[in-house]
Amino acid sequence: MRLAAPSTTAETIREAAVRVFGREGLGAPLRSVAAEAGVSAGRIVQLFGSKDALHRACDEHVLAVVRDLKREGMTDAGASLLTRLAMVDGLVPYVAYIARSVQAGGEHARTFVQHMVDDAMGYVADAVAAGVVRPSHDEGARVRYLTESALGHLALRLSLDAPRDGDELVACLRRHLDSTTLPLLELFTQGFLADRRMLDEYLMYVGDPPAREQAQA
Amino acid sequence: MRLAAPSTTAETIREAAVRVFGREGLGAPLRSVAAEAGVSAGRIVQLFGSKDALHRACDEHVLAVVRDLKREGMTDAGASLLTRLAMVDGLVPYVAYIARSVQAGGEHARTFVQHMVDDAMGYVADAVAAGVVRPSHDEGARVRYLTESALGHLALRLSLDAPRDGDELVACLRRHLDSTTLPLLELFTQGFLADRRMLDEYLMYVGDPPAREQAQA
DNA sequence: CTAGCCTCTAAACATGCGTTTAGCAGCGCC
DNA sequence: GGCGCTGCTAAACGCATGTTTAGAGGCTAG
Repeated sequence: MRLAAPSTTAETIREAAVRVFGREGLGAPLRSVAAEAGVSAGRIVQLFGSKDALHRACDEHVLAVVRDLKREGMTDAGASLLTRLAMVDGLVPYVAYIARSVQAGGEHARTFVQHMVDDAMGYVADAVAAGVVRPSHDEGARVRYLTESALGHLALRLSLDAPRDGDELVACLRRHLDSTTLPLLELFTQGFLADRRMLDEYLMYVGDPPAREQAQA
Repeated sequence: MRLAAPSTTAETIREAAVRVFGREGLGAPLRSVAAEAGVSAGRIVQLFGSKDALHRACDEHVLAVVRDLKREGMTDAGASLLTRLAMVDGLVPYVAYIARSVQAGGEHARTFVQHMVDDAMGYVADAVAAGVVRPSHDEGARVRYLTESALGHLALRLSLDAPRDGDELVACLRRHLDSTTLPLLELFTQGFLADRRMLDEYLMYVGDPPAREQAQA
């Protein structure tokens, strides 16, 4: 998996911005992006118009990259798109950028999250139909929960680990994947609670009695 | 559940800071905290020494509040401490503060997360011993995963919703609880994946064959 | 050769933020 | 009344950051 090398100054700047914003968050100074790109801050503003416009350009670019990767067939119900991207060293900056962009909040972030949720809805629906994933009482809520908690967790890890360069960023994401894979698979496979009592109580509470399969238990 | 009203200017400031930082994050200007407390920014620096020292004072205070609440017996394996606190309107600013403090990163945040993980280790160990929660292959990793993803999710929601005052903050947390309770209980009760194949493959991969109960399946 | 355009920079500017400084008001004591 | 202390403020200060400005260098066309 190799992405096209930047050929214009604007592309070089945009890639540098994805790296810097992914490592340090959207609060990183424009001067840091400029230093990473080997240009002046003034040049960035000349080409993009403002820091906010650069942020927007990065969002659009990263979404386009993700869309292209999806088109190449990175679909597999066992691991989220984010996790799959994070396994590829060259894509780690994109994953980090996504997490940092949503962490920053605002309209951009809400759009980004909605995109990720919509994507995941597709995968999960297919997986349920294929019998790989259990059906849910509320598929929309479940997918939003899974997507947001994964994004939020990753963003939190970035803040806690504060990678200073690309290598530290890759190491950070490696550690994150290593430490979460087993607990996640365990939870996905066998759950956490030993019985259904709390789920059933909650379903009664919201006026939605246990589905038919409960009758068999 | 009622917390003691502040009786000194320092306490007033500290409470105001918890509210403002919880709503807007640790990047909120000191002038905003000053306005919320009804004093000048200079007074805050006079009493606490610096913005960073105020942040530290808030951390210590919130941890102490949480410790007191734990002592009052808010223990129940089905809902994390954070969730229980979030159900009480008066404690919502504390929950938001915790999420925002960890979101900011740094040594404070790591300490905070470690406290929450240590707390959760206690509850979960008790719940496993009582047969309420299923045992895990790696309890430490599981508890860290559950704690961090809950914290990260909450922090993300705060960033996305950007509450402007206390009422909006309470509404934000209500929405968060309402939208996550069912998916969480569902996941905790029945998991996500329809079978154990992926978990077993992973356990083989890390050189830890499936435990004895797999033999029964 | 000159003018215009493009690429780009360094420095200046405007603004926001944490912190420092100067000084006021009130109180109690001698 | 004067002094010292406490509580407090408004304004000034120093710095970081996003943005603007002035101008240099290179290239091309007439």
